[in-house]
Amino acid sequence: MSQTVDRALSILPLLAEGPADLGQVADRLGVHKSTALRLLRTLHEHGMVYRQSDQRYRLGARLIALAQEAMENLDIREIAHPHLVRLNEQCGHTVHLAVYEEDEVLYIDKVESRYPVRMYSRIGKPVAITVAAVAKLLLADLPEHERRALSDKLDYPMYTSRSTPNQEAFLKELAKVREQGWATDLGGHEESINCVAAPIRGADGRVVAAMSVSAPNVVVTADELLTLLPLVRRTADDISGEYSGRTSAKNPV
Amino acid sequence: MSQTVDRALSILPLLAEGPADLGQVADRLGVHKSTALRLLRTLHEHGMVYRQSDQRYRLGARLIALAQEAMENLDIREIAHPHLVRLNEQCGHTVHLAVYEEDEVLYIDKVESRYPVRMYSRIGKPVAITVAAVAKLLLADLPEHERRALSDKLDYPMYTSRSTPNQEAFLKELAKVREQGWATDLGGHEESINCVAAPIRGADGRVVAAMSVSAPNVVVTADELLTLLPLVRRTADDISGEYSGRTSAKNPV
DNA sequence: CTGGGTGGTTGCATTAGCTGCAATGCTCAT
DNA sequence: ATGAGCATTGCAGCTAATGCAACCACCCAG
Repeated sequence: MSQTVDRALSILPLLAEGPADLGQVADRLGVHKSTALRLLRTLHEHGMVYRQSDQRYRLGARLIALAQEAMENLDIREIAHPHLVRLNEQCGHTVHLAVYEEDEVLYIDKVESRYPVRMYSRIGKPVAITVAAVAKLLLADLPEHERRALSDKLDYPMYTSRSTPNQEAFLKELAKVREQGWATDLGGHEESINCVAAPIRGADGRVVAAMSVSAPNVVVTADELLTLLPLVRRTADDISGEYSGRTSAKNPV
Repeated sequence: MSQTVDRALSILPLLAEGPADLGQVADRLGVHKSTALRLLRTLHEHGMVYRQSDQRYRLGARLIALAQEAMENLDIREIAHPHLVRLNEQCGHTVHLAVYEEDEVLYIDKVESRYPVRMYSRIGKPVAITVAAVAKLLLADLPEHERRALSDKLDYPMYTSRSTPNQEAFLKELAKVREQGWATDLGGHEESINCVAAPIRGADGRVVAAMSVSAPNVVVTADELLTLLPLVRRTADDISGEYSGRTSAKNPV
């Protein structure tokens, strides 16, 4: 809608790939260097980009701080956190909380496993949307047309041999997940890692977030992990209850 | 420099305070509603803001994901992390890593205490710059004129009775910190929390980051915490060595 | 069910301000 | 010294952002 802003914002993902100098930014943007310079300067004034000693630009500290505040504003996170911690204390494995927003699923909270072998993931990181148990739960709850539109757009990368291979399989899996009210990811993303996940619902029954417990094969087998399902679902339901019970909720997600 | 971009970016911190509707955004920006609408739409297209069900806007998922990538690009963080974990395993307390950038100091990594009583802090959150031990180390290393300029601009909030009260005391403290090569915060931010911190230096000797160990009084006294100083300094030096040894470093901070 | 209020959205004429060019300055390597 | 490479600045032209006003959709009160 606004060309200037559009261009300026396009710089950010570009810099997220790594530092770049003025010329590179101008090229990738398809504008004159002087234009890129002015955009970068404006971004700089707002702390969104930083100019390192070699003159190259990279993403700035204010961006990180803003994202931090953004997450603190998500009240589902505040409510869920103590429950996630408690669950972690009970089972010892990594616990994740994720939300869906505009074609992306991302982790917004995480409690680390107590076992030495830990899986890689980070708060704020977009989730492998076609295979992650939490993603399936969140997408399964979308209105039919949105789900179809999204599944059309997606790639179906074969992270492992058990990854969801294509749209058809994906939609089928989502139907199953919606039906049963929980989801798993058995080695679909990382060969040796399994997850079980359960949905967190708002007062209207819509899924507002999803939580999962993940553990590598070397710690527990998939079957053993599945025995935690009732506990995970109970925790999710507790969070749902507390979330929808709050009449003063200021930021419905 | 660019008015349009400037306005658009000003929306972000505004939304960080909490969701707002079109009218509020337009007012705070001092522009017509239609202008605000177009800016918000552009931000929306880039996923920087999200429109929740009640039509109000809040910060979006892409912002969080970008910030995530920004942090992953900081290679000091990658190098330091395992050292921080090891230190945490040795002492059990909360370990922080922080960097300075454009008048702000922020935590870029954290390993949680193993004790039940934990301090509040979050990765990405700006640090209390006048009192935090890591902040003192980072500022103490700035060139004289920058340090003075910054110390002029700062507020000196009295978080507790032991907070740094004013510029004079602050500069004096920075001189001492620079001299001794380490820093403490003894209840200057939170009454009952103490920290010891040490600098991480690049190949040129400049301080590129700082790390600290923090613990509440109820767990260890300040004196006990100080006995960890040699260990903290050694860890920081190890990280310094590894960081400056890397000839292939692509992102000097 | 109706009228008015609230808040979001759209089309358009005006002109602010963004753009690209070309010239200049700076740094560094040869 | 010299020139190549990159950042920066001033400026004229015109694109594209702006504010206005009209319009729409929704909600509540009468």
